[in-house]
Amino acid sequence: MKLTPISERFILHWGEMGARWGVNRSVAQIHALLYLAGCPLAADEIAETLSVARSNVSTSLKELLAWRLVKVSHIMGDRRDHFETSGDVWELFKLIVEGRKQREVEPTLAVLGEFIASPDFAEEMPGVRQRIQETREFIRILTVWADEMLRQEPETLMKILKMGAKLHDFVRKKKEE
Amino acid sequence: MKLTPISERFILHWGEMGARWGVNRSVAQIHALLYLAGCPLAADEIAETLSVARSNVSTSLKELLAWRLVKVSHIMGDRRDHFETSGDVWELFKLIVEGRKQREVEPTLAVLGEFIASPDFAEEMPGVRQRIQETREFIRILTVWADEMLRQEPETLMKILKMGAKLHDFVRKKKEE
DNA sequence: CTGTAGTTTCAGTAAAAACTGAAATGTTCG
DNA sequence: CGAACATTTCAGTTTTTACTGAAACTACAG
Repeated sequence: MKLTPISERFILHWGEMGARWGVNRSVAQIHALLYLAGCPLAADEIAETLSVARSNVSTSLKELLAWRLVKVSHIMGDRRDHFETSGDVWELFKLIVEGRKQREVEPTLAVLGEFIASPDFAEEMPGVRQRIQETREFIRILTVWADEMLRQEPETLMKILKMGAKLHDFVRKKKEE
Repeated sequence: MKLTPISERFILHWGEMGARWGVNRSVAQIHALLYLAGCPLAADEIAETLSVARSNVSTSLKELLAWRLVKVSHIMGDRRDHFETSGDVWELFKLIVEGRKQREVEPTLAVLGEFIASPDFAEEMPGVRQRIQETREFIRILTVWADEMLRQEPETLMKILKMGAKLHDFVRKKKEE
């Protein structure tokens, strides 16, 4: 399948961005392709379109499946697996946040928790103790809050975000209660 | 300077996390060290403590300075530059978000804007057009909202975050207005 | 069964990123 | 000024990560 210049540039840019955020370039590109395609594609087609090895596509799709960003589907009369992703940006964003939370944030909280629980912790300088505890608390709050956000419907969420400007007032009101 | 086992593990973990988010491991480690140290350190001391080349520290500090995560300071009677970072997690988080916004999000918005403005855009399939536009809109809203958040005082912010659970009600109320 | 189409695995290779040490440059002080 | 100290630059090397292609495996159709 031949890409239009805009699709191609979109995919390349997305790959680049992925790379900057610690996502393998091919993985990000494949995801961008499926996103733009808007319909299930076979691994062969992906490999051909992006000019990468079939095996690379296989590995990358496995990664995307693990993140639940991509689902397998089938086309009548075609034995090959096909792959598709959601066309809803918010849905995708949620899956990514969820994935990073599980893979990076929660292990970090666990490690910080271990430090604090460790008998050695009491020996640390007060400043160090405090900063480690504050770091943990900060991450914990962010996580709880992210969970809260992820639970919302896309529509509700968009409203919350768009409402940003009003948040300050909201907080002021709450303080007065 | 010798690290305690907890400090060492904290720094190593932080380096690892940095790497997963596209930040150079040394850069993240140096930042973690300065964060725990809570006082200005000379580049030599950093190099020695982390067992990395002096030149590596120099490059990494330049990076951290560019992100405004680290400031140069001086100690009486010592000709060497010293470096320190904020001990306030929220402050640090803000700087990181700000940095990523400038380096990655804004360029992405610019690129997507170009696509949409391009004469070729009309030729794209309707689904593709829509998804590109929705992507841009999503990122734009996230950005505006992040700006809003970043403007808050740490204290206010913590309140907003802790209040997460109440957001849903807030939105419901707003809908009724 | 057996052949064919499809997929995955993995050892080896290629590419990218990080890091080092030596040399160059800059700075301060007597 | 010039010696001693401090920092930066950068070519070369090491390390890590990504990618490929061949082989192994799987599933299905005839």
